[in-house]
Amino acid sequence: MELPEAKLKFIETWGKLGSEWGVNRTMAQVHALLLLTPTELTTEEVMEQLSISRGNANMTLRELMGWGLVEKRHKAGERKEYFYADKNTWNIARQVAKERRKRELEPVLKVLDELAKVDGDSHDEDYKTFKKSVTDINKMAKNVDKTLETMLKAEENWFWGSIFKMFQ
Amino acid sequence: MELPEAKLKFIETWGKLGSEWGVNRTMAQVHALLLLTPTELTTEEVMEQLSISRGNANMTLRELMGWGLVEKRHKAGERKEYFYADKNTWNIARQVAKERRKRELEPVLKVLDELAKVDGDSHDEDYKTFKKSVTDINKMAKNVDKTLETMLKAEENWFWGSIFKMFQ
DNA sequence: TTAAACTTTCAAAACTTTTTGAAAGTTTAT
DNA sequence: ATAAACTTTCAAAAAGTTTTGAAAGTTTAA
Repeated sequence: MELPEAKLKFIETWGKLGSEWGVNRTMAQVHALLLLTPTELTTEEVMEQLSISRGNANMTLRELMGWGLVEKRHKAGERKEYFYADKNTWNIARQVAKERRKRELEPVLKVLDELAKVDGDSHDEDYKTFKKSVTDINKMAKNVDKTLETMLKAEENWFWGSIFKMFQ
Repeated sequence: MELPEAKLKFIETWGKLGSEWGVNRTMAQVHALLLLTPTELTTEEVMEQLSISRGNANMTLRELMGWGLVEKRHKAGERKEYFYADKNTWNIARQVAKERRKRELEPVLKVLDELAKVDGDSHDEDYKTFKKSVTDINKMAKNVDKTLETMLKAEENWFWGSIFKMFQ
């Protein structure tokens, strides 16, 4: 396989994976494109290379910045805005974990805490099953949350620090 | 909050979380409903309780069985089919991890292996960036894969065995 | 057999999400 | 102030996904 074909394949694969995990396909593709780009790209270049509209490119790049995966860069004497993606895999994974934790895990934990408080007749099978499911899921979600928290501020921690090096 | 309202909230929350992670909302809701049900439900009951069509209920229950989250049960002397969900949180998490690994991670790993083989001019910045991104992501994906594999056949393993008990 | 009880299928409809592109907005240089 | 270069917005259109429900299929009991 030659480089240009391989690049397309990478972009396509990344987009597909994203969409299977609840990430907008185009967003994943723009991210992939930037991961393959040594320096920066302009909105115009992203539009061209992926054949997407100006509005879509603008919106997607903004969202990628919101996820902390892409940064805007300015060049001296130029009006155009350039976009650059961090290429450190571990940083990317951390950033995604951090955002999804904040956006999705935290709100679910709040609801589960509410639901775990619901009281009822301890002889009622329905109530017993509700209680068990909610309590167990809550416990597991809390553990995932704690683990992520630890991982995210891990550089300080000898144990996770070494686990990271293993993964990278 | 009273039990009936709490059940609805649980089903709704589970559905929303599912859809944010690439799981069909209805599928997540049917699963949630079964998690709150002490014994089994028929297709008819699922249809009623979630106000969904027969086709949808049938298709969703079949998919949940495909994911290994729900099983069909027969009752002596009855024609109807009953559906039952395992309520052990750890089993659920393992089952989901197992299926997503097989369905999504494995195919991506195959592509990444292909792409990691692509050869090019080692002075070309484009090629260097491609190589770095693909190699790094491949390495991390392989590590995730190996970790999942170990976790999934973990009962045998003292280390993961004790980690599991911590999480549960 | 037959028919009742139940399950499965799938084309069309409904709904949701994403994308477009033209118009409006902003910034900068002159 | 003006205009050129660029970015942002958003209503409408397109694309993608899910759901419906009636018809076809299957199984079982008599």
